[in-house]
Amino acid sequence: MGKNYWLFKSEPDVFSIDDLQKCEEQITYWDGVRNYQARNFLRDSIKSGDLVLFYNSNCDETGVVGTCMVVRNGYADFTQFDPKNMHYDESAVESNPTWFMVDIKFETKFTRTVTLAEMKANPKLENVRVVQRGNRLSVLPVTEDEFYEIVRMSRN
DNA sequence: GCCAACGTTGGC
DNA sequence: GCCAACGTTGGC
Repeated sequence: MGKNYWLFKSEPDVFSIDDLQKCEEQITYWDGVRNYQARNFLRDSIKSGDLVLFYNSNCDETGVVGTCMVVRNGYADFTQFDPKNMHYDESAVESNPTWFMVDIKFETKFTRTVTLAEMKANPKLENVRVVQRGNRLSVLPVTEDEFYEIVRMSRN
């Protein structure tokens, strides 16, 4: 099966692409996703080798700031079992986890942000869910063409 | 800070 | 199974 392409949202005040770059081996786990549709992507579809656009939400300049690579397939998000964690889920069962995560590795940081406004203005990106009104999914698929269109925009 | 849009919960 | 109420997301 071929490589797939994704967009992950993060609030840069919480976790930024610079934070990822500073991680040991530039790898981290993508924890805290508590949405079933996103969970299904993390559990079933996102595979090691897939490429990810790193998107900044809820900040001054929303948009894609770089890329990373999935380096571990979906596995149980351990924060669901930790009562001290803000993402704790008291209904989660260890033998049958509700929530999943993958590991990602830093690849590139764009020299500039490809802003949401630019993406909305580009007809080639009209089907990307992040540009669509009211979209709240934090892990979402993009096509190979959409992925490379955004990378290309970052170089202009 | 505002508020529209969304997903989830829970009463019925 | 419906749907109103609620809490959260996230652009602006």
